[in-house]
Amino acid sequence: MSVTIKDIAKLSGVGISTVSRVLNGSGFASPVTKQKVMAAVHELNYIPNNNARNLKRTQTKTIAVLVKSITNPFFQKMIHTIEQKTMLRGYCLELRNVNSNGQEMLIAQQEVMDKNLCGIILMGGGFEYTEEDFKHLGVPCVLLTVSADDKVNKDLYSSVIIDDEAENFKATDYLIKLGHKRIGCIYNAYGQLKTPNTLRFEGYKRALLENGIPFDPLLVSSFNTSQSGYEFGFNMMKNLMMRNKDMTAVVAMADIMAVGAAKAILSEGLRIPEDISVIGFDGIEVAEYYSPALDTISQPAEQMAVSAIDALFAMMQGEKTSHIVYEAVLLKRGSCIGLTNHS
Amino acid sequence: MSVTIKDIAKLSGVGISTVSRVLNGSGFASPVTKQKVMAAVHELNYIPNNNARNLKRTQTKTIAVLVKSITNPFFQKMIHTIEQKTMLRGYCLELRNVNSNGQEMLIAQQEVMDKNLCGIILMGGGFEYTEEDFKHLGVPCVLLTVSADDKVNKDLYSSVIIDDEAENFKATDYLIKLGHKRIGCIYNAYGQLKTPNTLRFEGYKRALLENGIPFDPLLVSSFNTSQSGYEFGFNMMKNLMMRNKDMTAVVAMADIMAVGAAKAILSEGLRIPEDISVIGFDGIEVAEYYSPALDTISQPAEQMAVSAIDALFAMMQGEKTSHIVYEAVLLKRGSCIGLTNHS
DNA sequence: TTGTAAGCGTTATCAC
DNA sequence: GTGATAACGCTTACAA
Repeated sequence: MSVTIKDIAKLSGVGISTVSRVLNGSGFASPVTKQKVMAAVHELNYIPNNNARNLKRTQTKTIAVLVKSITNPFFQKMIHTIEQKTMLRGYCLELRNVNSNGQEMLIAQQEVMDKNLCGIILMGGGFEYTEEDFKHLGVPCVLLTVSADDKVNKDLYSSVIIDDEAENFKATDYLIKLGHKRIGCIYNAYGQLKTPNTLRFEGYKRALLENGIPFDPLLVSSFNTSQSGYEFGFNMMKNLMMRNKDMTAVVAMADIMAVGAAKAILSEGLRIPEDISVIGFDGIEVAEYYSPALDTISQPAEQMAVSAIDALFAMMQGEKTSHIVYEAVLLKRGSCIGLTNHS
Repeated sequence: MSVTIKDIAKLSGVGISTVSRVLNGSGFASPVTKQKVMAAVHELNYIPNNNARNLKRTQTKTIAVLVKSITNPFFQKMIHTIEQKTMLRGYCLELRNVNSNGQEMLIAQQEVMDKNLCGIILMGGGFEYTEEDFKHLGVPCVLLTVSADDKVNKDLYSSVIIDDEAENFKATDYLIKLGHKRIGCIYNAYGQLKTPNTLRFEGYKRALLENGIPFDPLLVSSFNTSQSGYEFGFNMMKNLMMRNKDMTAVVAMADIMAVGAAKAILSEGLRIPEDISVIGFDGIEVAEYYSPALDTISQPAEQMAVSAIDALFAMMQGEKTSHIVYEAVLLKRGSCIGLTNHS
C-alpha cells in the first residue's frame, strides 16, 4: 500500500528511529545519514502519517479556531488576524468550519483530542455553552463574538464580544433621533437560541420603548430560511415595504442583510436615504463598497481578534480568564437621513 | 489523561472489542450490553480518538474538497452543492482550505493518507499540476474550475471547467460590439502562474486583436497585492481612470473586483453605465444585488459542482476520467450600454 | 551516532 | 454474542 517509515529505513539502510529523528529534526544524525534518508524520502515520495504521529505526540504547539459558518464575510478579517498572530508566536493554526447546530462543542472536543491542541477559539453561533462543555474540553478556550450564559462560571473560559443589545439600541436610537418613527427591523431568528441577532433585536425594542414609540410586529421580519443573507434581506425588505407604506427607515442586524434590503428599496424605484434610511451591523467591506455606502455599527474586528488570541495565550500560560466587551462604532456614510429632510 | 475505550470497557464490564462494535454499529451486541456501554460512554464523556481510528480503518466512505481560498464567494455555492450530493450518496465530506501556493498537492496527499479518502476534489488555484502529482495521490481526483497542463495525461484526472479565455473574449467582444474602443481591464496576475485570471486576460487581448483595436498596456491594471478583491478592484479602477480619461468601459476578471471598480466610478461622480460600462466575471450574488446590478459572465456553478461530484464517483467505480467544459452565460443587467448612447 | 522495542487508542480477525 | 490479540505507522526512551 502506502509507503511507510519502514520503507525509508530499509531503502536508506538505517534504522526506523534514525529516519524519525532526521525527519523531525530532533536528536542528531550524521550528515551522510541525513542525505541517505532524505534521498529515500524523495525517491519513494514518503509522507508521514499524521494519525500515527498525533497518536504519540504530546505537545503540538497548535491551536484551533472553530468557526460557525466560515463563509460569513465578517469573520474573515478576524480569522486572518488570528492566523498571523498565531504564526508570530510560533504556533500552528488549525482552521475548521462548523455547520451543525449545537454540536460545536463536540467537534471542539474531538479536535482537541485529535490534534493535541493546547488551546481553542470558538467564533460565531449562539450562547448555549455549559460549564460541562468547558470542563470536558480540557484546554483553554476563548469565545469570540459570543459568550456563555451568565450562570456559567467565568473562570472556565475567556470571551471577547461587543454588547449586541446596546449597540443595536444605538443604531435604532440614532434613527429615532433623526426623527424616524416607523422603523423596520430585519433579523435572523435562529431557532429559539440566544444569538447576537436576538440580542440586537432586544436593543431595537428597547430603543423604541425608551423613546415612547410603540413596538409594531408588522415592522419586524425574521422568517428564517436557508437563503443567503443577501436574499434574506431582500425578501424581508420586500415584505416590510408591502406591509408598511409609512416606513421611513430600516435597521438590519447584519450588513449582508442590509445590502439585500437596500437592493429591494432601490429596485422599487425608491431612494436611499431620501425615501428610506438604511443601517446595518458588523462593518463588512460590501457595505462600504455598496452604492450608496451603508451606515453600520462597525465591530472592531481586528482588535477583537487580537484580544482573543492574547487571552488564549495568557490562559495557556496559566493566567486567569478575561472577559472583554468592546465598543462598536456607528459609521455614518450617508444612508440615513433626518426625517424632516425626507421628500 | 483522556478517557479511552479501555475505560469504557472496564466501567461497563465488557471487552474492548464489544465496546468498539457497539460504537460502530458493526457486528452485533445484545441490547443489554449496548445499554451498559452507552451508559458508560455518557458517564465518562468518552470520545473516540480519530487518529487511532483512521490508523486502522481501511474504507472510510469519505471524500474531500480542497479549496484554494475558501473565502472566495464564488466557491460557496459549489461547495454547498457538493456537500449535499456527497451526503446523498452516503459519503462524508471533508472540507479543507488551502492558502499555501503550489503546496496544494502535498496537502492533498496528506489528507488522502490521513483520512483514508476514496476521492478528492481540488478547486481554485492554478494549472500547475503534474503527472507525478496525480500518481502520488493514489485516489481518483477531480479538478474544478482549473485543469492541468495539456501535456499531462488526461486519464490521470477528471476536470470540470469553463473556457476562461473564450468567455472573457465574449465579455470584451460584447463591449466592443457596443461601440467601445477604450476598454479598461482589471485582473489579478498571480505570480507567473497560469490561472483562470491570466487566461481571461488572454481572451481580452484576443478580442481587441480580432476587432482591430490596438492593445494598450495603459488600460490594464494587474498590480498584485494582498488586498481584498473589493479593495483591489477599487484601487485598480482609480488608477485606470486617472491614466485614461477616454476610457468608456471596463472588464474585471472577477465580480468582486467589478464591484470595487464600480464603487470607484461612482465615487468619482461618474455614472454606470452612462459614463462607464462595467462587466464582471463569475456570477456571484453581490454583483446581482449591487446597484446598479452588474453585467457578468456567469459560470454555471451548480452544474459544475454536480458534474465534478459525478465524475468523482464515476472514477471511484472504476470508470474512465472525463473532461467537461461548460459554457458560461453573459448576463446583461444594465451596467453596459452602447457607446452611441453615452452622454 | 544509531538501533531496538514499547507503547499510543483503535479496529479487525479470530477463537470461544 | 463476546473477548483476546495482533496489527496500524509512528515517536521516544533506552540500550548499544
